[in-house]
Amino acid sequence: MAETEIRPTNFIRQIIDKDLANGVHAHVHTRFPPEPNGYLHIGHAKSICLNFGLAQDYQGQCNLRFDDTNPEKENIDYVNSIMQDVQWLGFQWDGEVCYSSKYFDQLHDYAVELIQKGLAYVDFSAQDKVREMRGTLTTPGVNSPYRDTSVEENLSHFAKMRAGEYPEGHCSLRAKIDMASPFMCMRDPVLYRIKFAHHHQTADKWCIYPMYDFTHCISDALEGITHSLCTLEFQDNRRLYDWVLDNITIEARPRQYEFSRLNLEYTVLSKRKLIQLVTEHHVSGWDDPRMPTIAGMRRRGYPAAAVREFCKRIGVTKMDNMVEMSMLEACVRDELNENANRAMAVLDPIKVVIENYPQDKSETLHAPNHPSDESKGTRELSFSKEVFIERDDFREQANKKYKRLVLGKEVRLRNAYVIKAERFDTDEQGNVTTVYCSYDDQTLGKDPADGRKVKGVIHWVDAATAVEADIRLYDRLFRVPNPAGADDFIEAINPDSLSIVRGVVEAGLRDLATGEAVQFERTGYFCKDVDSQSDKLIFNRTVELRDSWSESTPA
RNA sequence: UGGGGUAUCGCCAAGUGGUAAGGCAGCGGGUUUUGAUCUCGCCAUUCGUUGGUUCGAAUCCAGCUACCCCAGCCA
Repeated sequence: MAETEIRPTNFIRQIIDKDLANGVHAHVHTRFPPEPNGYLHIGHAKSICLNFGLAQDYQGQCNLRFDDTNPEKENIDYVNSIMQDVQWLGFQWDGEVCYSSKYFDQLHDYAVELIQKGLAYVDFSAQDKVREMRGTLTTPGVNSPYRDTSVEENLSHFAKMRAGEYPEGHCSLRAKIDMASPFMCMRDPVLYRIKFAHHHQTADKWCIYPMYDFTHCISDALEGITHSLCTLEFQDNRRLYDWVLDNITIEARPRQYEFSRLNLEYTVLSKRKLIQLVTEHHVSGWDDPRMPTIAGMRRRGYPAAAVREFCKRIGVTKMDNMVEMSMLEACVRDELNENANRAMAVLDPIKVVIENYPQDKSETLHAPNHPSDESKGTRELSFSKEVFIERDDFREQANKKYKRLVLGKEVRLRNAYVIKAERFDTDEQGNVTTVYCSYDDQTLGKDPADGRKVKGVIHWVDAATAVEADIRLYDRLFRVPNPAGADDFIEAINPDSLSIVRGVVEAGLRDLATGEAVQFERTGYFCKDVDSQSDKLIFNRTVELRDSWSESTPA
């Protein structure tokens, strides 16, 4: 697909253009800073495309930095999956992978600097007491009794914190700012807390860990980040971001700008909820094709280019938003329509017996792999007396809006002959099992010679060479547009989000590579699942084809 | 009157004082051996609301209203 050519315009690019024009910066340096405590999802894709996209367009740099200041929630598996997902999306960070934990020594020294300046103190108040003294949204807080401890004593206490002489929760290092500030995050925020936790990068070297607000701004400055982009909920935190940099000895002055996070209909994008879906087994794992994770979308068959295009189309603003799933699906279809080869598969088969076709005959037909791209070549299709067609594609009677096989009428078998339904068998329940047809042997690759019109075309699979396959059909994971807003989002899970049908596919599909996209004509785009075996094919339906036909359309 | 933000078509989103881009969805027509694709056309006299400034306002000013975020030793 031609990814949208027009260069995006948004408020962040305008800020950068201005900074470059005014000489505030000579180049652009961004960063994508995930905490390795979960898998990346489509919301992260927005941030990734923004940060790496900016670096690309302005010929600048973009770092990948793990914001790993809370070892209790993080692990190395998440680190690895995040690197893999960023690369799958088509981006490569500049230089080595960065970790906030790499700056722990410097961070510690800056904390000491603040203490020495009388701008930080060790507070031994109990946690609930700290909360109490912070005040509320409408009432100011009160100063901690430890707020005026001498610099020397604070230095000593902090050294003991670091040395492991205090148990977890016994005390914390706090910035001395303003307990009456209208910004809650400025009421003497905690800078360091005690955690006797093993860290995936620094092992057991530390028992005190810096908080996000103290770490992020310094990490940005240390890496020479020029524009530090984050989501809206950090707007208040910007005051603290600037306060820290204003009060320590550091040259660089990165600036933080906030944009709105992505919300997608019929799914959830909070890490806590996604983790719950996985741990409670509502889905098969982080890469379940119904998940909005990068890994899930990849397994589902969404091309990386489609995800990138989606991020481009939704734009970047400060407005709260809820994007429709149709926007994402349109990007996926655009990409797949252009690049996926075509094939035929029958999801709910009934048999067609062509009575006037010679009993032992079998022929090899040729079909284009793509309707409008000849360079994709052709494939062979076997054809014989018995073929499978879709149950929905035959009716005993129907109005003229129905363009498929009807008893006594003709229809074209895609890439093959025109057939006419003569009679049919049913089982005890009345379900059609076999349709007996006749075929016009003069209609291969051409219209009937007598000029009669055959408007319908249906897909089929030769019964003699058909290969059975499990086909996984996915629907939205939740029944409501905004499950995150429900009282209990688990209750809103769609019980029918996955259905597996036993279908038949044309023989050539046995050799399809895992993950390679294919369009099953008239039914949708699919890809072979990683669980697929050579003797047990499994396909995932990536997305359905657009379908403007509706049953209720008057005849 | 805690503070910080945001309000432009069903959903995204341009627009930055000169008279409302685009995409998705939807609706009609054409082409078509995929009810797909492709293609053509339609889809905001109006920008949360009320006033004001101006020759001229979505854009400037004032007042309302609605929604989101902040009281983790999470990020």
